[in-house]
Amino acid sequence: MIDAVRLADASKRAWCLTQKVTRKRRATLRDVAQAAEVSVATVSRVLNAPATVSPITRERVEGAIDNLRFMRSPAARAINSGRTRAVAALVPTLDHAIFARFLGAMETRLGELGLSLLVATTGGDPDLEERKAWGLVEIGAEGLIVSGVSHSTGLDRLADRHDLPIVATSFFDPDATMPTIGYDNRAVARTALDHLTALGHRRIGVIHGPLEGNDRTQARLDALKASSDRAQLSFHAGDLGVGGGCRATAAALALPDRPTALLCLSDVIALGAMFELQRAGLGIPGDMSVIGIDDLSWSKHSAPGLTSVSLPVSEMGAEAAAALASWIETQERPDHRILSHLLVPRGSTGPPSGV
Amino acid sequence: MIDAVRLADASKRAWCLTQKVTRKRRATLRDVAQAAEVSVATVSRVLNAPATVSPITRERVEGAIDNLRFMRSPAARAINSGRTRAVAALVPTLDHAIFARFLGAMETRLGELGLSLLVATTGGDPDLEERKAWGLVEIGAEGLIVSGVSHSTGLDRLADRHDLPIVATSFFDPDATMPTIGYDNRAVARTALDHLTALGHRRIGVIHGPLEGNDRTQARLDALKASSDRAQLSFHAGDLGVGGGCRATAAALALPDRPTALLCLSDVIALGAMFELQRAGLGIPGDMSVIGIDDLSWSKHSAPGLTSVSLPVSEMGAEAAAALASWIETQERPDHRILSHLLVPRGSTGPPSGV
DNA sequence: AATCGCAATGTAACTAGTTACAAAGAGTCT
DNA sequence: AGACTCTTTGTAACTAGTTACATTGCGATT
Repeated sequence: MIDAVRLADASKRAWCLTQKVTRKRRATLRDVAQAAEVSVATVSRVLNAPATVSPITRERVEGAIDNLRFMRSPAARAINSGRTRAVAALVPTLDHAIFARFLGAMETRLGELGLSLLVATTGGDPDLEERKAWGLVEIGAEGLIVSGVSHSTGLDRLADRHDLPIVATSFFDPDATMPTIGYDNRAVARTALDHLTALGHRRIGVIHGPLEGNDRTQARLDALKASSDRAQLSFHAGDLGVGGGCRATAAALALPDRPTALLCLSDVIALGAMFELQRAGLGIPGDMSVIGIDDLSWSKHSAPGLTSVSLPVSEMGAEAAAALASWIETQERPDHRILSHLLVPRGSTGPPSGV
Repeated sequence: MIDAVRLADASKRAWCLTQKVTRKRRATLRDVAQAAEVSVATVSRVLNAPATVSPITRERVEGAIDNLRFMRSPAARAINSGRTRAVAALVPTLDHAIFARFLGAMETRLGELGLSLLVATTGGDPDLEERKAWGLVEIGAEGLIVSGVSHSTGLDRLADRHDLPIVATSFFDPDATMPTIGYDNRAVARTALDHLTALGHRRIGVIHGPLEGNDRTQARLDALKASSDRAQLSFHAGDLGVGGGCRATAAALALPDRPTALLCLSDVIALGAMFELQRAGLGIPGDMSVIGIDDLSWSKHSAPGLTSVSLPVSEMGAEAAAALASWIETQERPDHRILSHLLVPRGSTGPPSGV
């Protein structure tokens, strides 16, 4: 009854007479104030500083809030606070365990810091990345987290235009224009190679995925090529995913001078390699050693356990979240940060059979 | 020079004299209007309907926009349009390929519809889900997508309070309070069981993950238990992930009356089972058949290829995105929608050895 | 020449909150 | 009793855009 009167009262507002009223109107702070017979300031206080309002008034206001099913407009709050409390992450894909783990850790840390996470996938396309980045900023992202080194220049323009905090991850490069938080991909690849050469391998097949739009793979390959004096390396490219690993491994096995070990640039590829070796009837590590990179959650459970280089992906997600949050909060650009990787030797690597 | 004058002019605004000026001020639409010597309406038109502004004026305004590095405030736009153009998805974890694939498909479709995706993880905890849901709505999510059946009642309150569109996924249930878009988990489990019994298996080990907070697993187990007349079923629970699959499989193998087939409630668990069987020196499918559920991207590449029940996860993500978008747009609640699954027979299943 | 129509632009009122400041009232101290 | 403080509340001006409506001025009809 009372509500009906109030709503009728409210209809003197101009817009109520326009066609704009397609959906039934949501109660505003002014409606609540009217219903509770207090001023808007009092209602605002009930919401933001209940202690400063007398219990009797507070109760009346709370009653009105419930009656009218009032909810604050996020936009109106944001316009006053200047904060949207959301940041965005741009990743090539979610279909890779490594990015999913990264985002998961990031989201958790952001949640602790009172921020929410917008996620967009780019498919590794710098143009799409730029378009989505603009879109995310236009709906209110206060900062961005991107993956990899190579980005369109539009991203720098965006950062410049907005004074927008952007943190780059998955690699470490103190010379990059934006702060980088990640690991040294070249060192990661060398760690894997060192492990194999230390075991005595001299003919090593490097199994990797696509290069386009994937600078991590490129950096790893560069490092390996620079170390090619240490062993005879053959390179085998495959598609994304386990299937690519299978096919590239098949190519390596067909080599006249077959390698004694396979250095896979990711654990997913290594899984494909292991499947392919099993199909070929070759024992691991007896006939062929296999090493991966990533140390995914299943790697320790495979038969045999997959030797891998563990990457600090979760830590990277959490650190990137913290760095971005502090940048937004303090307006102080965070430093670059390098995270260390770790060789995890397991059953899939051993000395070459001839030794 | 000119800019300096304008900024000095602007300082007559009250807040410029307060301490609030910690960060250097961003140009507003009014600053641009002043710089270009036009009205705010004209600037707004240059941004929203450039064709209605004369080229000469437009150019002057665009110049001012560039000079002042002006960017529209997302909050101010949102307050007028009533739209934030963001929706949120709540998933138990990102560490499962199945959720990552789901979210990826959803994000892609949302992008096509001009919406962005907020992602939050709940760890399967209904309380955390509720807290995060409120948080997401408070920063402006226009709709929610949740996974699974069992949610805290707070979620219904939220939906009621805001008239907030919430779509539930990963299961289909026409009786649920919110629209569901998903597959019939009971039928999925029966499809897997049917395949094994049709091959002649009568002793089947069911390998599954944790039950708490996972209604999909529960529904599948219920269906299997209801069909226990068709075969002698033993149930083996393991932790999340490949490791859990390994341990549960080890338990199944230790049974005095060992099963001839393993029905794994996910492909990840099946991978653990395959590893464990390999460790035990048992051949697939010669000594033991293995079937999974999900049909992950690697399943066709394993050795042997993993028979699995393919779930329409990508389709589900895209459909959920479309349904939520249309709900927001039209204010019309979408219908429940069931998506069909499909048995994908591959090398890992065959008749039991005794037959 | 007067009127019409249209394009281009400006004024001011909206969107839904927050908050500085003012004011009123009650209780306490001198 | 008067001055003081403290709590509680209200008024109105902010936040940064959008937009309905009014106005101006020009060229084309009649």
